[in-house]
Amino acid sequence: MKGAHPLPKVSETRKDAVRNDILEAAGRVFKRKGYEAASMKDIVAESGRSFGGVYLYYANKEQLFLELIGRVYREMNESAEGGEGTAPWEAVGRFLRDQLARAADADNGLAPVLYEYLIVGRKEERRMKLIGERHDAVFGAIERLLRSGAEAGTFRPTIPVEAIALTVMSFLDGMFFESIVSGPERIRLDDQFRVLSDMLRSVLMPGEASAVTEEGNPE
Amino acid sequence: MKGAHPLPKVSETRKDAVRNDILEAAGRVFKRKGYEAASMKDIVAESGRSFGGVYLYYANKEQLFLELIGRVYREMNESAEGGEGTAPWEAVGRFLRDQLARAADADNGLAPVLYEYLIVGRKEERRMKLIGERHDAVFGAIERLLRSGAEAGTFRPTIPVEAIALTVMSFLDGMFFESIVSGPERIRLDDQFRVLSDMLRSVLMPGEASAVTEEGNPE
Amino acid sequence: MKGAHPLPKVSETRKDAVRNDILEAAGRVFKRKGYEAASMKDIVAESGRSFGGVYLYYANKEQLFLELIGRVYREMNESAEGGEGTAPWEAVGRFLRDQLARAADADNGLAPVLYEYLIVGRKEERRMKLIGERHDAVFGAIERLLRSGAEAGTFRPTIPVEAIALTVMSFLDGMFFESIVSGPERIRLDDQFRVLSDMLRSVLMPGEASAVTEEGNPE
Amino acid sequence: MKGAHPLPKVSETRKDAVRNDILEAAGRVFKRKGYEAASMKDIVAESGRSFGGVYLYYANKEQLFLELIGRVYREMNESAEGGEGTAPWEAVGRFLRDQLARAADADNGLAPVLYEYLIVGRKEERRMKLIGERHDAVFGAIERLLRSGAEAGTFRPTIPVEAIALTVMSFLDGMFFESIVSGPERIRLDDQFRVLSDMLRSVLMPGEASAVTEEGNPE
DNA sequence: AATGAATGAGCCTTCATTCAT
DNA sequence: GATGAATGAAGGCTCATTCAT
Repeated sequence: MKGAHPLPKVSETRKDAVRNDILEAAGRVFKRKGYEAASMKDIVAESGRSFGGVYLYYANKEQLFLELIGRVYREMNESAEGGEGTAPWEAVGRFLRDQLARAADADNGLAPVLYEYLIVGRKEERRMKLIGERHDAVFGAIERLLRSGAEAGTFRPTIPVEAIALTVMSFLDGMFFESIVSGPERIRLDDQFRVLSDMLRSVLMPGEASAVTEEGNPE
Repeated sequence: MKGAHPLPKVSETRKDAVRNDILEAAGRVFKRKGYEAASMKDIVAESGRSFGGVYLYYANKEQLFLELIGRVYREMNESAEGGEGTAPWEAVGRFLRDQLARAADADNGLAPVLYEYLIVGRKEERRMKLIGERHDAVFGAIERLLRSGAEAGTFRPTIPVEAIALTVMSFLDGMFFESIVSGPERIRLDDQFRVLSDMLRSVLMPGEASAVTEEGNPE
Repeated sequence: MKGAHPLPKVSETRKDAVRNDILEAAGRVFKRKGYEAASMKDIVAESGRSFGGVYLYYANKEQLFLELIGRVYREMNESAEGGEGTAPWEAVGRFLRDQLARAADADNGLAPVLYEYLIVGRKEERRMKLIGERHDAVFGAIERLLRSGAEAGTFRPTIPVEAIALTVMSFLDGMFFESIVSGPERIRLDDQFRVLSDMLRSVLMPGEASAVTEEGNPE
Repeated sequence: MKGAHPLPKVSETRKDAVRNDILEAAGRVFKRKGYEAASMKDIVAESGRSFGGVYLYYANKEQLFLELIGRVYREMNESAEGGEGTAPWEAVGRFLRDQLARAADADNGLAPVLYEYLIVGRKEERRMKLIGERHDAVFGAIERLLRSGAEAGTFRPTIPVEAIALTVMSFLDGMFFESIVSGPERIRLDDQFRVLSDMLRSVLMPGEASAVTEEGNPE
């Protein structure tokens, strides 16, 4: 008996590892096929396990997806938090650049799957909760970014910060969407990014030299 | 056309009427249930016809949807063409207001269905064509709007018009998407519209009085 | 167009025939394997049709069974109604003999399946309705039989007719049950039938010559 | 028995205790959910042990149930033996009253589970053995009761005692069955009990005063 | 032209039992 | 003795599309 330990820490770790294994396999399948088209059979095969083995850890396809998507939110939040010590406009620039990079790589991420999940499930009461959470998470991240700049006096928006945040959010969603369906090249993500930067500057810091492009924009 | 046969005009007309009947029935079902969730059985029932009857006119669910969505593009183009004699900025305002109205009413239109179709089918080679067409149609409409203003000298963009057009397109897609999944109220469509107007002014007509809001914005 | 007929009678008939075909196939499977053990796959195979073909007519296994069992009730009722013009005691005798015959042949009927369905589903709210219906149907049939004899003055029960009816019902259920699990020979159905007859006579027609066995009993 | 090993008595006892623990847990689950619906997972959880732990003591769900049901038979036999010194008719009354009480409380006992097990498994060769045992146990108990009364001269049945015993057994099974599926109130167990008593008296002690109801019936 | 019954591959999920640790 | 993660066959059901009538 290894009985000394009341909770076998080792097993816990292993369990987590397996959970993670399955999750990653599911992630690969979702990315490859999309949410609707991914079948549990695919996920089971990709994970190299059995049906029972997968269902032992996740109740169904949706739970698998939900857990997977939770990570994306967390990362997005972290991306927005990052710039604690940074100058506000630079923090915004960094955040946008980060989103740009994600959008450019949308095909390899879960974003398309999330968009699919949300759009397809728009009539299902049950998915509403996730939808709300996503909205709050993304919106909150952007708003915090703008508000801290406003409080620092760097941003002097003539329009309420909330409205600007919502607008940025819409734009980002649109950029992702376009990138997903039309491909990043066709929609010239870089150009769009520059336009957005300029526009944002004009409402956040009205009157400042337009040369900002040289200062705060990427590349 | 097999036009050699002297098909009676009446029959042609009747055929078109039937096609239209079915199409409208399909439209109602798609709006009500979404693309994936709509079954041919639903459409057959809504049309008051039989399976055979529907398949006689449309090869499958997808064709039905494609024909339906063709109309939306045509309307969207018309919306952009409209302002022939109008002042450029007002034409832009009108176009945006039009999109705003559509977004606010997204639930009752085919837009959600289109977004769903595009997102879900992003992996299917076959849907690429439609995707490209949609992109060109929407982008073209916006670009024409902006370019005519630039050619008239009213707009003096410091950024290439194409980039601005793409950005506007992204924003509109995002606004639609958000409206669909989160609901028009939650995302304060009106506020977003105002922010977009301001932003757009600042890149299209840099240096002009910010009071434009009073002139060119809706409400 | 055969358009003259608003309702194609022929098709209706054919549909009924198919429904019946499937029902009979299901009946054979249920009898052979029991309710739980019968799979839709079995029924589909036995019916010589496809899954879709069967589901076109019946929503699921339960509906199939319920429709099947409806017939049994109807027959049971008819069995009880039969003796309109007959003398009360003879009507009772006929009814009992009928039940005896059914019990003896239980293995080849649906009764075991019904018992299984009721017992297994005793916790399921949904099956309660059927259970109630069955109870009322069987009880009603027996009670009517006894009551008409009482009203005719032939039966002079010292115990309320309802109580006797319930007792008879219990006995019949028990006889069926025993016949199903132990086999008709082992439980000597004939002997039991005679005992029941005697007992019933003594409470329905107290004081009459015990020789009734010769008059009213079967064989 | 591998009895050669000097297994410490304590361990043997502990083993029995564990077996009993598991058995009782299984009993609770069976009563709560029924035989088919009870899963090994439920039993494992209820017992507070592991799958392996349970399978170590019982080979499968069926063994668990079989051991459990063995007790019921033993108790039933004891119920019938009880009345050694009692007057025959009173012993019968006691037995019947006992069964009535059990039937009234059927929901809380294993009887429904047994009925389910027998009915569902009627096609399985393997369950036949148990079925036979049960039959013999119950039948034997009743027959002994009646025969001892007959040998004492108290009962003067005009019908063979075996037939009466089988009939009583059928009735009891039916009463249980009805109680299980329809509920004890709906079938007025008390009334049925009285009817059965009267009937039984008339065949066991023909010619005696019908006032027996006052003497030998419960309540 | 029109009907609508029929097809059948494919989907998700459950659960008794085993066996490496 | 104990554990509990893992197995995988089997079950019920759906739905786009076809084709005999």
